[in-house]
Amino acid sequence: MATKIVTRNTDYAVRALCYMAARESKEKGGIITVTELVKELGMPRPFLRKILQKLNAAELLISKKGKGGGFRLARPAGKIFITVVMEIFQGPFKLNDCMFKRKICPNRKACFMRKKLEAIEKFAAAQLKGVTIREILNGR
Amino acid sequence: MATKIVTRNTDYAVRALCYMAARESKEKGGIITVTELVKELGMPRPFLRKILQKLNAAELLISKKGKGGGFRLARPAGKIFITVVMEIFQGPFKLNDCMFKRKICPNRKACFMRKKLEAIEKFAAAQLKGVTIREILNGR
DNA sequence: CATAATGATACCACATTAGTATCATTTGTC
DNA sequence: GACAAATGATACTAATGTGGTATCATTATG
Repeated sequence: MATKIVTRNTDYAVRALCYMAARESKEKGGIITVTELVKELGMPRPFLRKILQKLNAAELLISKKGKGGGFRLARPAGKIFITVVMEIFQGPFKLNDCMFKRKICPNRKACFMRKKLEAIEKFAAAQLKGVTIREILNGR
Repeated sequence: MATKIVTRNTDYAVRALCYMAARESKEKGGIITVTELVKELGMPRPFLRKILQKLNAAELLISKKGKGGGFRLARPAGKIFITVVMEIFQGPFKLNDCMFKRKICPNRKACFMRKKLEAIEKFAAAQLKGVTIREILNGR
């Protein structure tokens, strides 16, 4: 199977955020309900709810309970970084370093494989670092 | 959880190959049994057997059945590429591209996120491309 | 023929991810 | 205040992938 850099959680979250950012630019300060998001984005409702609740807990969204309630962005799209979203759903970004980590390692020197993986991890982090919802919406 | 670039299968396989390559340079053409590998590398025996069988099927090892049998490298360590080993156990190397792959994508343009993931994938492939068992053994 | 090795294959266990269900709480409207 | 419409919290279930076992068949050597 393909190596996963983003999970479905993150994927859905980013899409929802993009949708909300796009709608907000048309209709200022509008609150958006789960119902609308589900209709527009076609995701399973209870799953999306859980995701939005997490985004709310992480203060990327602001929620309003009760009739007429819903969610809105807690800050401008240009200040919502996907690295933050990824961290919420996936924890800190890391590539696995398990290879040769055990003491059975056939050579005692610093492992070559490990160096390669570290380089990849560094590059990946750099690529993702500055990316925001705004940029994704604009295609940069 | 950490993003996995190499699975345990691959990890074990690479270690076994390294061990075999190291022993071969001392004692030319020696056949090595699962028993020896298990003793030296401390891996679960039936699991390692399955792994070696796959390496054999992929023609990285040559097996000899029957009493006095075992495995030996099918080619010099410098010609065994970890990309090949990875492919055997993990399939073709790919980062997930599921994000926005569906038609619900909020912007129709080529997706920015996707571009980033592709860049990471390219870099990773380049890093791993030339690496052989020999290099790992030597620490390069 | 016994023994020691691999070949083939089916099965099991555990963790993670994806998704569901339910009930509690809040808020607006009549 | 009652009702309806929204989220909060949380526990549960399902699907998948990875790691690992078990078993029997086959082959080669002495």
